[in-house]
Amino acid sequence: MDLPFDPVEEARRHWREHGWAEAADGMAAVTSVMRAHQLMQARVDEVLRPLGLTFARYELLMLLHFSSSGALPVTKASRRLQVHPTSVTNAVDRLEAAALVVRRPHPTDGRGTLIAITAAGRRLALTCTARLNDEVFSRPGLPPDQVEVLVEVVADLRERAGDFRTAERAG
Amino acid sequence: MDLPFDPVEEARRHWREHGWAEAADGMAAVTSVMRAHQLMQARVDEVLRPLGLTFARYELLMLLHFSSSGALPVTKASRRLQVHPTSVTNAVDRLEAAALVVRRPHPTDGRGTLIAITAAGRRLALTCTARLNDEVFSRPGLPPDQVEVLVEVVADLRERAGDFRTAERAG
DNA sequence: GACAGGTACGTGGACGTCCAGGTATCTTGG
DNA sequence: CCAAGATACCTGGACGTCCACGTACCTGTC
Repeated sequence: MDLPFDPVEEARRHWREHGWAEAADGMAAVTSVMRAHQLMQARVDEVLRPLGLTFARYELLMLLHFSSSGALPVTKASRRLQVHPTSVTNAVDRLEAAALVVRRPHPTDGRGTLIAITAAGRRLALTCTARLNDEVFSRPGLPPDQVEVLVEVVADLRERAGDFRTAERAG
Repeated sequence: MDLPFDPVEEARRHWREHGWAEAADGMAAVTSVMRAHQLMQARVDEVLRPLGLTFARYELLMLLHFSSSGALPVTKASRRLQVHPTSVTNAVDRLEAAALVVRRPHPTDGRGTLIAITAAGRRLALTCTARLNDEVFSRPGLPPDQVEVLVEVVADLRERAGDFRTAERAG
């Protein structure tokens, strides 16, 4: 399964040799992130599959669990999870079919729909969290200082991409 | 669109407050990588869409372009791109429909299929590379030293996950 | 107070990813 | 030489993501 060399480094070398040196590192960064995502997704889904969830649905469930009332409009969940609203609709469809959430009309906005977590949803979310903490999050595949480096550099990337505004240093 | 706070940090704080401190950083790392992937994918696909490609198909095209004979079996491409063989089959179906690659029987292995890049495939691959280099890879969204940090930490992660073996330091 | 523009969701479709299962072919052991 | 197992590839299906589009409903302006 594994290769005798690093395919990302191989591609970066190709880039440099073809006169694209100024883009080689960025290409390597993009390709690296793609593969890192794939690795993380596979580990998480392996844990969640026997529990009948996916990471996308788990994240939505946890967002609702942590919200003060246990219910959020689709748009708000979409912004918090930073995915397209239709992805939330998709996740809600499946979670609702499994009785882990219910849709309710928004009390004051006739256009809106509230997604509310059920007791079964909270139970499953906590079970999944325990398994994920144990089998993935507590052993992410890097030493602790490297994990922190990764989180910080990606935070920088996300902030520069406009994901969020830092409270301090308002300008 | 953007939030007044970093959702990853918010989640990490929740984890710590709920007694999951030892898993909080790993959770933050996984979530960060998921979002970084999404950002990269969106930037790349935005460039490639008008050219009629996706990143997955572009990567396959470049792999073939860089191969010595311009042709590879599906399994070999799958291993090099580190995706499931059926993902390659899917990409080849679409590339072949666009006349960017052709399928040929393997000359010595009756089970195998060779994917061969066409002249049109090479032309489009180079056009896409020029655009990607210009609009994404040369401006990945981080200062150069941070880009290198990101590539290195992910390389460490990938190697620990068994993606490849380093030639030096054989043990 | 009516109408224009914006907002909230949903539907249908395209695409990539993986898994499960099936067929053809190669390889290896008796 | 033949049977058993491995390998290469494809098909069909599940899932998540996004886009394009449509339909309600809210808001602000004249």
